[in-house]
Amino acid sequence: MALKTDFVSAIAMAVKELYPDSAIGEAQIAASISAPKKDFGDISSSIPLRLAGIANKRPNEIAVEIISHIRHGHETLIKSLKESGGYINAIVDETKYADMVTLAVWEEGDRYGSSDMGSSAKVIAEFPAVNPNKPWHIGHLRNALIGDSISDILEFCSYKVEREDYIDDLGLQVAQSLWGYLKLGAQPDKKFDQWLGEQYVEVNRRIESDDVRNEVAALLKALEEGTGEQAELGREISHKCVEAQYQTASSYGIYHDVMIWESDIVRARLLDAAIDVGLRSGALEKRTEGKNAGCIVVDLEKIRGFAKDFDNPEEHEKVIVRSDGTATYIAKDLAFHMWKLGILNPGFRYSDARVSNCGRRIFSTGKDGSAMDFGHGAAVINIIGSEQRYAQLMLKAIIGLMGYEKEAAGITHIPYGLVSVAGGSLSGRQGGWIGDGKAYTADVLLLESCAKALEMTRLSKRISQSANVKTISDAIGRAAIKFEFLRVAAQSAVVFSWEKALSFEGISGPYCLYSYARARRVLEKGGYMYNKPAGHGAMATRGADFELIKVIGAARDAVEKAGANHSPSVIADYVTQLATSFSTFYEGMAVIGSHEMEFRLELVNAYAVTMKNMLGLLGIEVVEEM
RNA sequence: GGGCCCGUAGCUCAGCUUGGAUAGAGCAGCACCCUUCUAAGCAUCAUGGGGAAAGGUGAUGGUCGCGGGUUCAAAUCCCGUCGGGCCCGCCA
Repeated sequence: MALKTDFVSAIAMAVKELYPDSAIGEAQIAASISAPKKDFGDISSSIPLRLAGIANKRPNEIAVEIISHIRHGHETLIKSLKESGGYINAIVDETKYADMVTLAVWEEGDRYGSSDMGSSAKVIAEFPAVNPNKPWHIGHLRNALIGDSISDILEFCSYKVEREDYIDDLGLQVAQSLWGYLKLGAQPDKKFDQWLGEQYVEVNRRIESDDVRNEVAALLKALEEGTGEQAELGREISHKCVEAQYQTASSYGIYHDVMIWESDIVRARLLDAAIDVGLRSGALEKRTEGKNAGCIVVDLEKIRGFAKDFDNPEEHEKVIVRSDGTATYIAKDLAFHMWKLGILNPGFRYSDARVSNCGRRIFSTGKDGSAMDFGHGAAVINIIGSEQRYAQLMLKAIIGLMGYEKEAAGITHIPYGLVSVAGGSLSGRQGGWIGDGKAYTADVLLLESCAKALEMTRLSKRISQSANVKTISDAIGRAAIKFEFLRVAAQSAVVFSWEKALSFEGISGPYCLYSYARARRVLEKGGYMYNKPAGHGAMATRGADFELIKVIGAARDAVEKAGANHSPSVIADYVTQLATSFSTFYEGMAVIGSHEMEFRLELVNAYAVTMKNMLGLLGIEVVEEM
């Protein structure tokens, strides 16, 4: 909001004149700004403390100096300035600020809080890239929710975001599932991803046998060659599984723009092109003798300076292409990322993926279709588990080594911590996700959460008679899960518990929806007309209403911080403050029938708009009544 | 052998990027308030008793894992150390 900018530039001007040699600029001053405890004022800067060392003066003297300098003829939102403990504390003019905030929210509407920091640069976000042979479990869900929210946040920061999903339909996992499909003789009798996932667990019980292993290996080879009945069937199974997984995504309101299939990457010979660039640039080398004879490798010595992770006295090389000519995981990812960054253009063809996707069109690579404008991002964001940090660093280092340093610098790995359950891991292979009676899948979680929400919603006589009960309770159920998953910083490993995930109390998704719904009812009952705010700011007091104004005014700061740090939890934190300050206001100050009603309705509306926008960044849609 | 992440109230977690005033939320427990701009049910002329939560307030609760260092100032930066998780493969 303009408040912070105003304050910073006023201080900057004073500092520049008083201490021209201090090298303290707007950036440092902006970093020194904080919202102090109420007694001190509305906004503070600790910059005199920093200047004290440089100027060799007492901080409080410096603060007083700066303050008197600002006072001379500077017309701002600041009403008065005070020195305290070396800080510059400002009291904001509540009338002007109230007018400014309510007007800004009214004018910007559903863009309120947005930022132009992205300048329309294209960002490619990849998530959650689940193997197409099992249902999403709660760990995959965490990945997808983080990816979806980061995408929303970046879009709100004016980046052009392309949401991609990578489908590895050529992996060992798919080959094993295909074997199960052909040999176990079971028929799909439930949601396809669930069924296939259970089959996969069963296959893994039998994989000990050499016969089975050989048959699976043969299937894998057939898949990779890409021709023949088995390959066709493999892709068909994968597609059916993805279709089922996307039903899950859609039920959570998670969507993508395009899915890239591994088999299409192979068909387009992207891998050969990538290796070719690697060899020609000297980043990759073919070994003719020694331990890695016949392989294409990267010499770790060449990228040692890139990250300490590559310090390994036992291994001096990393194999990229095996001696039998097959590609390792890193090779595939390398090729994929060279496409993402626009280094390679294999001429993918895209067509409508025809899967459930929140009513949006999602495209898929394939044999047929037409050329489209996907890929070539200025930046790439990968939401991938923290255990893949090494591989992600390697990827980045190799692309840099090929001479694409600028492109490589655009790759960001968002390492999220794995989700475990009290009893153990969620391993797809061993079937940890199947759980004990209640599966730890995204589908079951949503079902449980919505059921609980429905139960609670029914307690309300008014809502329970509304035709929208199910719509409302489903929204509440989704909100509870999303808020719970996104409030925790991504990198923390979490232990899942049903009790926590289904918590509707305290600061939670349902709480935020509840507070929004209350605001909407006030507006309705108060007969708010949604007219342009007409300077009612003089009705603002310095009480709970002003505290709310300050929080609403800080929306953009929160969004920019969340965008810069790729961190949905920043938004969750902001939403918490927003809801809390509204509740305090709502409990403490009458709106309808008060002398300040015009202004307070404008404020309630500003709150509702801000809350809706911010919840939207967490992928949470609001409800109008509850 | 090397690297990364985590360690903050009894529990679950923010805060650390960019050092700054008494370290913040929620849950549980304690003491209260409210009954409306959002409800049930009891009695009623007004109103009263009563009291639900996805409501509010207050109090309680902290060696910020531990030990050093840098600094006017450290949860935050640096070094070391302990505990937990993960990674360093011709697996994906």
